[in-house]
Amino acid sequence: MNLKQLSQLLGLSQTTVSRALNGYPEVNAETRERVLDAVRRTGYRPNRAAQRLATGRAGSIGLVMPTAHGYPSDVHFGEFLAGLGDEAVRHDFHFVINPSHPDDEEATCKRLVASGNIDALFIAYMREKDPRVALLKSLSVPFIVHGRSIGIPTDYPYLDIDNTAAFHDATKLLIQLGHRRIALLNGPAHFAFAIRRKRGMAAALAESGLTLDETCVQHSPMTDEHGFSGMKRFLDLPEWPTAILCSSTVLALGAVRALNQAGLKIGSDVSLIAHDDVLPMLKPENFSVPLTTTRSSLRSAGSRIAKRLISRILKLEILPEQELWRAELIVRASTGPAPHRAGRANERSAG
Amino acid sequence: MNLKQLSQLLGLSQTTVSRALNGYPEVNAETRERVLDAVRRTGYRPNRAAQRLATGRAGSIGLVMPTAHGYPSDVHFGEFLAGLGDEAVRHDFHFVINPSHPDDEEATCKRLVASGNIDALFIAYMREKDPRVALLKSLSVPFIVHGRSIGIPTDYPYLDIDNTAAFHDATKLLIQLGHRRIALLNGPAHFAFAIRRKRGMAAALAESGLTLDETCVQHSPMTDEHGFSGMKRFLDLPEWPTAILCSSTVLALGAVRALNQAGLKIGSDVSLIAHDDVLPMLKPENFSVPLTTTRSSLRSAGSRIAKRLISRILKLEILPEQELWRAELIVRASTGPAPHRAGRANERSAG
DNA sequence: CATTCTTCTCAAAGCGCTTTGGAAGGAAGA
DNA sequence: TCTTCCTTCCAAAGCGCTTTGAGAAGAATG
Repeated sequence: MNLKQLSQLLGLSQTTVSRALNGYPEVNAETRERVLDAVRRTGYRPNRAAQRLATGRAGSIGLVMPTAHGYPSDVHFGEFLAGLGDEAVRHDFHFVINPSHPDDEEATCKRLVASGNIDALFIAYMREKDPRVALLKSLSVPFIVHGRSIGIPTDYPYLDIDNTAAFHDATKLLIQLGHRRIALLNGPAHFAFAIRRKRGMAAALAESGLTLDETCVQHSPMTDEHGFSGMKRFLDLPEWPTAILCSSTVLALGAVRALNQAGLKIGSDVSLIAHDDVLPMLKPENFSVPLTTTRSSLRSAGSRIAKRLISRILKLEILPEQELWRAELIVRASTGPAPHRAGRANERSAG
Repeated sequence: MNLKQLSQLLGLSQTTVSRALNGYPEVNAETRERVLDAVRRTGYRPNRAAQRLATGRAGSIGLVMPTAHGYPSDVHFGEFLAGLGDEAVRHDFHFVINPSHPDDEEATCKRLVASGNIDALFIAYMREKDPRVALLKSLSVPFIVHGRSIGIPTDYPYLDIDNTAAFHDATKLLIQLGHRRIALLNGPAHFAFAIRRKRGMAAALAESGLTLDETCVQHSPMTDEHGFSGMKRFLDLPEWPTAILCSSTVLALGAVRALNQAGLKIGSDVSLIAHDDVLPMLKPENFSVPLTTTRSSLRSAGSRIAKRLISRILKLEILPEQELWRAELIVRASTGPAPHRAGRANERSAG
């Protein structure tokens, strides 16, 4: 069923039917009702490709998904996508997902825009001096960045959480509890969020005259496995940390396991704070020792980005171009006063 | 840059350029090279909407993503999508993802097909007597089902793992180890895979004259939290199970925690087998007690489905229409002989 | 030399939609 | 009655591509 057939069925012209469908005023209310009724009966749906060709719009948001054989998928991607979907479904928007080799994202962005079948683009996994920002600006396509780059002017539309502040606050809490030697299980070093988190932590330490020991920092994909091995490495240091910051609850999972295995009690022997993206699969409050976290829902971020993008495309309302969300610091049982014989590993590693 | 401009630039007709680009034989090798070169220089990309309108094809696979506010996102979805992407990226295919309320998937399928901007459709999360199969057959759009429905003829293209056999085998192993009372932490009861897994388990028990106790079965979303609460419930039973089957390593995560909390040793006090979708985030071999699993890579499944779909669309090669993959049973440390004083909880719950 | 093939290229139609620029018909004002 | 103005509808152009049916030029054949 296409427009032509539908209009013949109704004995109207294509113009009138199209107008009735798209809410133009110059069509009789009764006629419109008749058209709408026919649509319901026949199940007619406008062809999106034709619609796009004619208008340049068709209700789609583009995103590139980094993927390659052997390259681990990211739990956070799915959760974020769900957030985007929550909002998109309301406006009958869909996503055009272009898979891309992680090293080829820039070119894929370009192709995706040039293909002409997206109304707006969303990009994430920002890196330092990310070239995609300048690219998209030059392409003059509406876009929003999830996160922020580093080392380039921040005059682009973004939604980010204040990673620096989050990890600053978390570190400060640990310092107040008496911890002096704090480790960091971070995401991959090339991501801007990881850089900011580390900076936030370093800043808080510096304020108390402490420095961040690089041997107490690990950059890795945020999996259980890396959390485990990273934590183990920390525990093998001559002087092990009494507190750990984790960039994800998934990392914390492995870290907790390593801690348990070493016979250390979380919240007393060792304190731990994780960043919580609010993954439904893994809740910090349900850890055997509930985790103190810096919380910010990834899903809400997705939802908000979709909302901003759609508002922009449909010209619904003017929403702020730049948003920096504050993560909530939620204290649970995994943080406690630094142990008195803090940081001297000998007694443990000997045992 | 569009075809017209490109052809003017080259001093050729649009037809010739189009033919050169699409590999038609009737164009001079030299001319073709000249065209290809111009494409590289200008970065020309055909407009997908126009291409689709003209040909009916544009290299896109449709999928509907169940999502709603408050409805948890599924870790497995992301991993599967990554698999699809691995293959799709090679043929310059993309995905059109239509978010949908979980109860509205059927209508969304219909809309997605009617919208005319997909070449093929992929559906998953199959339920009993799933109406989408008949729908897609009637719509005469190429499609593949991930999983299989139950209670309708299986004359449609699918890729599934043999869930029945997997859980049958796992159960049999436990029985051979002397376990008599076995519990199941399963996925949601309306999903076909969950039904089959339960059946496989029940069948194996029946073969040894045992029956599956419904109080030892939990159907729930596959999150850590549900694994934990489910396991706890099992341990509160007057006679608790000595072995547990989990439909996901994520469920196992919670189950293990509950077991640890109860002071039970996995592999001796209690045995545990989980189904492993090979999530990079969570490896069964890295659990504190490495998990015995039935393994089948979700990502490979995604990749294979993309391959079949694309082969079909591009008419590359004839691939089998129906595939049933066998999951591998991998024995690790989480399974061991049933304890002698099997299943009597009193001694524990008193402690 | 005329004729038939090849080989290469082109003009134009058509995919299904939106949108511009009227036109027809009736109501209202002169 | 004639003009003007709405209201309601329509014909046709155009979005950027592919593809059909043909034409021009050159090579091969009679």
